[in-house]
Amino acid sequence: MTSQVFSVDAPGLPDLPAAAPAFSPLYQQIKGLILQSLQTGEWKPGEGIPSEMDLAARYRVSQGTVRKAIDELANDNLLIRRQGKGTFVATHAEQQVQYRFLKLLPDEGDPKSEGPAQRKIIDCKRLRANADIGRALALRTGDAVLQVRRVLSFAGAPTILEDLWLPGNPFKGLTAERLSDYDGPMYALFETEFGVRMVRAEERIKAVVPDAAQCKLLEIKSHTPLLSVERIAYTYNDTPMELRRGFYVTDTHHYHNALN
Amino acid sequence: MTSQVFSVDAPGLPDLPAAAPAFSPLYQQIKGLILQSLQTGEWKPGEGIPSEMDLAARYRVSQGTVRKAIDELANDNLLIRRQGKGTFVATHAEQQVQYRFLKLLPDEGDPKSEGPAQRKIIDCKRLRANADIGRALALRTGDAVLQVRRVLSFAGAPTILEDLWLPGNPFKGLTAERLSDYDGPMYALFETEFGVRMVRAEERIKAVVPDAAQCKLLEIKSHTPLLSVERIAYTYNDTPMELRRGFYVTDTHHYHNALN
DNA sequence: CAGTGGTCTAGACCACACT
DNA sequence: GTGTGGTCTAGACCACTGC
Repeated sequence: MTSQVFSVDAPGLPDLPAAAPAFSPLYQQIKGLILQSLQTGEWKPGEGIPSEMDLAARYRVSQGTVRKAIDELANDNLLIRRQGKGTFVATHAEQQVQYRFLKLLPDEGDPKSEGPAQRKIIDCKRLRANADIGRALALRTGDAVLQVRRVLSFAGAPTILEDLWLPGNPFKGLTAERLSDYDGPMYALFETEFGVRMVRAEERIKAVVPDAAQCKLLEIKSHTPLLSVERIAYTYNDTPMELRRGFYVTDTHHYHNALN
Repeated sequence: MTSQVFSVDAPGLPDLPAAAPAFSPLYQQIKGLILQSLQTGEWKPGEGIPSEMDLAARYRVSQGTVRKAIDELANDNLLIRRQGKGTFVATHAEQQVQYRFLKLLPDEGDPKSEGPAQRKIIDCKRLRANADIGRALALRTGDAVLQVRRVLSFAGAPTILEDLWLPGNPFKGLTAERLSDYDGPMYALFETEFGVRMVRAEERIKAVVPDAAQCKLLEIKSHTPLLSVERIAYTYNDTPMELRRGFYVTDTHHYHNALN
């Protein structure tokens, strides 16, 4: 099979001096096309995508090329392969990878034995983005944003205080009630209710002293230091969709990170 | 090619009821063999390993199978592929990935513009492992360990205080002078001088209040909270080889983490 | 059983580095 | 040019799932 989705080097044009070669392997182009179908919602979270054979026929490449594209997407947690069943669009709702982005673990004991956190929405309101929040979410200052504050408790002990900001437009209709009623990861709700899938995130961690309001909500003394975890979460295309500032009490828990 | 390195299912034995199938693909077996050659030092850090063709001949499998094994090892940062040149054993001494395990970055500006940290060895002595340290390093309580304390400064400001413990045996002959004189990542010194290559690590992060000694060494007020970063670093075979407790000042720096 | 992903092979050609 | 890793193909067979 010699056909290609895009021609790699523009034929007919003489080689320009400044032009970078920009060689892109076929499987990368296929990866891009699959990514597009994910973005546009042709295949929705949890659904299966066509078989490798079907995709190979669709893009007119060999199965091996499709396979390599899917391999990379599965590695990025955008797709999940299930032998004998097919390839599926990844979801935040799956048992195995629930709370993929939450790295706080109990110092001892199995995280599962601790059970799910109790969640309490403290506040949920609409407001206008200030400069900081606008920058983080790639909005203009003054654009509508949704602000949520909540507390997570483990075994009755308040452990995480989170403030989060969402762009107002994609999350029209999100209310405190909606958040409270939903049983499962917040990012799973975002997927099913608003079609926003968080794909990756970056966190900046510092040690800070709590203010009075934080002390009260977390039921700690003012000299107890907190882990400040500032997260920006992105959808497809590196579009920021959430700014989250978490404050973690780390006397019986720790932030876990694996380095490779 | 139908030959295999190991037979997958023991022939001649009737299928036992409790036996798990334990099917292992060929390329995984090849991966194991390459790993063995890395452990035994047949190929040393920085050196090139045989070409894919040579390895295919050696293990009597196809090049594609060797390729898949190497792909995974390269993904784990154990090998580095260089097109046109060959495949090399990864090192901590390379420009691109220096300080692979140090996730502290300046809040603003390019980390490179900050330049390398100034390092100062505070202390370096031999002692016997207590229970905690013995457990972390898989030693017996009372075994010889080396303890090092040092401070790293950025732009003259002390920012990181580290205590680290190493098993005495593999690191015989390591002295404060040796550490001070060496110009480069500590893990690079461990490779070249002691043949110990750190392959992965795990970190537990908490927010803590500093004690008096820490305040003095880091030149901070006693109410400044610190990020406590406890790391266990592993060589091949998941053998723990270093326990490190870092205390980071996070007023102008932050711990950065990417979530996928 | 058919259909899916997973493994393995063999061969062709491309991109890159060195000499 | 030669040798390396990188891409692409085509076909065979294996392992797993569900009908």
